[in-house]
Amino acid sequence: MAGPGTHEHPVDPVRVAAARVGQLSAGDAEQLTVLLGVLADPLRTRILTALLAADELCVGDLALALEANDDAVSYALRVLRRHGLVTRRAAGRLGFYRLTDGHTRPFLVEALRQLQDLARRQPPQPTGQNEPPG
Amino acid sequence: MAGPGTHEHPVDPVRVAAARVGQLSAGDAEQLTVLLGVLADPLRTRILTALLAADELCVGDLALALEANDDAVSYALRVLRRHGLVTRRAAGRLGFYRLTDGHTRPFLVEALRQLQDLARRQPPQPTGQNEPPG
DNA sequence: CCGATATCCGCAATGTCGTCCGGATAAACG
DNA sequence: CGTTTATCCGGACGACATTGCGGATATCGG
Repeated sequence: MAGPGTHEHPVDPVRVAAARVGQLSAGDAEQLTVLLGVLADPLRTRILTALLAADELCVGDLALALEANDDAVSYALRVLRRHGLVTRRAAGRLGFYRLTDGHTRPFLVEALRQLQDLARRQPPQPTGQNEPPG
Repeated sequence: MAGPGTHEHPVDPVRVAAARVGQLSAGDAEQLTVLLGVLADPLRTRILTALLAADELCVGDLALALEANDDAVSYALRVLRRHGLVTRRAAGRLGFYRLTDGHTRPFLVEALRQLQDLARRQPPQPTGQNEPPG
């Protein structure tokens, strides 16, 4: 409580300064959220975990394992591939996909583990707020 | 390879089975991607990292530190709060927000670190594909 | 009590994203 | 060589989230 009786623009200049320096740059935030956006889709995450378990799968088998539409899987894979998360290996008329090797893969493994874990312990809060009555 | 000359529904039944068991359940995938969807927004992630650095901030100071619209920040906070990522503390006409304590917080710290790190080393691949010629 | 202010909320407009559907391409089989 | 099959591509359609604005609410200062 070091402020005067009223509050003008910055209520707490110290913390505002701290927020400024500890914050993501706009560019990093953009890049990061693009990636998160790619992961923010049930079919895509299920594809990734399926590939994590099976190493490599073609579109049809993927659709079979996930009980999803071939087209939807194909589209999802296209998005994942565009962002470098999966790699395609052509074998005749079949397209085999696997997680991209390199820095992406160990990260994905770790992140999916953590997120998977979090999703499990996160209670279903459809529209719940905190601080209901006040 | 152990398959016959042609391929019917499952090209590789073994891997399909592996994918089935290693895969996220539909419910978990849903829950997980909802959370990822919340994180997949530049303003929201910047808010989270700002709160991570400053501990607690009111809407106006947050908007100030992030150079964003008050309304946008307010809306973003509403979304974050609805999903239990931040907590509100009312102080007069001001609303102070902080990262939710508990299991969410250490996860967020870790995930944001990792993702932040990944975003840095992930090269900008706007429309790049792999396997260009053959 | 009255004016100023911080925040929240409802509503409408906008843009983006995923899915469905038809067809195109290319390869395997007989 | 023709047929069947696996996958990809493009356009249309619908759902959804985000934003901006005007107003409502409640608090602070005098």
